[in-house]
Amino acid sequence: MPSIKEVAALANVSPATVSRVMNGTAKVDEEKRERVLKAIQETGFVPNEAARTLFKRSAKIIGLVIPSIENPFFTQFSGAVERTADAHGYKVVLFNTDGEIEKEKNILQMLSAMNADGIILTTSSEGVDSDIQNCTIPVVVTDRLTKKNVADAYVHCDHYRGGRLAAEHMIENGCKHIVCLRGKQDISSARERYLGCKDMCSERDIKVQVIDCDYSFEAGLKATEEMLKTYPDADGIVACNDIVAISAYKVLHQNGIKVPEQIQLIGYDNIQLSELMTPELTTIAQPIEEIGRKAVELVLQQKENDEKEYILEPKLIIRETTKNKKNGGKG
Amino acid sequence: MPSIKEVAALANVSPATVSRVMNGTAKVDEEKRERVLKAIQETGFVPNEAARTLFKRSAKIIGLVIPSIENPFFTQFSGAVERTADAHGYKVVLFNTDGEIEKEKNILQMLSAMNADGIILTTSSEGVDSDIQNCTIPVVVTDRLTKKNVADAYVHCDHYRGGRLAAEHMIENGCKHIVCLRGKQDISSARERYLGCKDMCSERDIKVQVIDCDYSFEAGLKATEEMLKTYPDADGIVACNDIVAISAYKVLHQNGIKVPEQIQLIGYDNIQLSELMTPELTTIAQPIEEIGRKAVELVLQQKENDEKEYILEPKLIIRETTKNKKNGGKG
DNA sequence: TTTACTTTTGAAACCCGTTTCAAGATTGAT
DNA sequence: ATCAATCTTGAAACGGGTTTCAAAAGTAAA
Repeated sequence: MPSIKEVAALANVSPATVSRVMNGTAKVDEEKRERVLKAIQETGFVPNEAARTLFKRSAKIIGLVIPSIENPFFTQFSGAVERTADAHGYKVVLFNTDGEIEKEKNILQMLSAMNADGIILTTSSEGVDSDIQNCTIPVVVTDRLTKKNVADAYVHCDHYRGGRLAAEHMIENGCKHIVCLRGKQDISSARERYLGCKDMCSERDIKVQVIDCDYSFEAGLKATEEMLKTYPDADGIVACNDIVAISAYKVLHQNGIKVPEQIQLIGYDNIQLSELMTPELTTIAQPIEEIGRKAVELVLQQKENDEKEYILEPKLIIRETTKNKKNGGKG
Repeated sequence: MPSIKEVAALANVSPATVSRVMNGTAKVDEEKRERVLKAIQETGFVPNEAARTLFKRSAKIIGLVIPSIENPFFTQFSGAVERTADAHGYKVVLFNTDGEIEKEKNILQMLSAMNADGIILTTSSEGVDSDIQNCTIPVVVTDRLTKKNVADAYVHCDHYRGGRLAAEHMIENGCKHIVCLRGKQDISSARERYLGCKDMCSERDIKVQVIDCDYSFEAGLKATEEMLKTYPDADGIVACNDIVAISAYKVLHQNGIKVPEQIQLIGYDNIQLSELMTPELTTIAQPIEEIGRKAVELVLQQKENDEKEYILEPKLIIRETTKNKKNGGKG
């Protein structure tokens, strides 16, 4: 509530001097400096961010745009972004789009109006490409990709490779009839994962069937039920993410199908949940923490980098829903 | 990037008129109004929030302070807060304290500097009581309570009643030897839950033992292992929250103990995960959505309400980790 | 047509921290 | 002691919407 003027008056100096003491932007006579510090203490002065932002044209804010706060993957990602941003002295403002393009456009505009210093987008339908391009603040797109090169940088995990890794593990564990519960094909990550899985299977001459699904639990439930009817002789499920894999397990369990003995199951993302559940889920890990860190770093270095795309490696995490040496093929 | 001046110049009116058109704060000649609208369109003008905030002393922001973004309960809560705030035209800025008092103090100060319009605190160690009291913006404390009446309002679920409900269900399902995996006793919610459980058990002459724990997965794992050694004849576990219950299940499963046949298990919170897991977890539901909604509403109605405390009812959700009629006592 | 009143409009003040700029003070060298 | 160079300091401008206030314009009544 008290302003810099009151502090200045109390310390018997000018507002400029108070500003200099607070920011260390210039040397101030030691005696005056102490008077200022004392006045700040006494008044409980905290500089108004809006005024500072207005002048500096920087709110020390990074906008993080995710499709849903209730999806554990994005939540973990947010944690990583927040930690890194905090270490750099930036605040994170989180926005969900709920998958709505209109919301996404509004958010971009709002962040611009808020004098945000950068935007990390994990949710970009192609409809907002032009909005991204028009953004005057740095935009880093992670996880999901837009078609054209419209953002300032991209960070993502190699989903194609992840898909191959998943399929390969299933095949090496003896699966002969794999079903892919594949995600929405207009989302690049889902498209890539499926492609990797399909390619690997055809290279090894393994049959692969597809059930369409999206990244949600409910969709996973339905897709798995459909799968049991359509492909009753399946012996391996490659799910598009962990949430879907968990729902698949639930349906298999309800139907008395043993995992991994009768059907093996692999997820994607390595969300915390995948390790908490019983049995623990075999999955493909994305280096979430690293993606978050890299995204923040890229968004903060406004200088143009030649390398605009950072691709990180996925990793196979073998746990209990697939057969493997560790547990003697039992699961 | 363009300012109101440029728009005004293009439309051949004063900045004041542009402001009036944008905000509808006064009648403007229809012809001029259209010129302004056109100029806004052409320049892509978006008013600078910092300037507006500076003058209005309101950033249209609600600060939400939680102990951890990776705890699903708080994540779901954030979702509810965000939805309600959005409906009222407010943005939400999320901060984690990671349980650190110093961070919490900084955050309160920062929100004040940001010209936030209100604060929802889910994490208040008693060390910040004075900071809350000194806050000039409305503060609503939810879920966890401070000792004294320092905030402007409180919203929470009746944890004591929830504890009773949990114990009662266990007893009615035949448990004779209950172990409570109780949370940190300096957190009011954990204290109340335990108290409710203990009281109900002693009223029904049932033995209740205690293992100390905190709200995390790792702590739950350890506590359960300890429990199996210390109280091998336990037939019911009342966990302090769902995360701990899930970790308990994991340990029981690893030890070949059947749930609910040999040991029954109940959690607390009804996080999404509790329904996703197999078997589905019996738990006490907090009306998360309602707590979030109420908290936002309270924080926005700055006028003093007589009723400063809102206590919502918990609800027993019977699923598969306790014996019950629905599944013929099998689980 | 003049007087009285209402409506529309722009100039200027305002919000408040930061920075520039030039004046004033200090230090150092000669 | 004198001049130059360096440092410290406050006044004032700045950022960009919003609002006040008084002037200008328009309307209605007399």
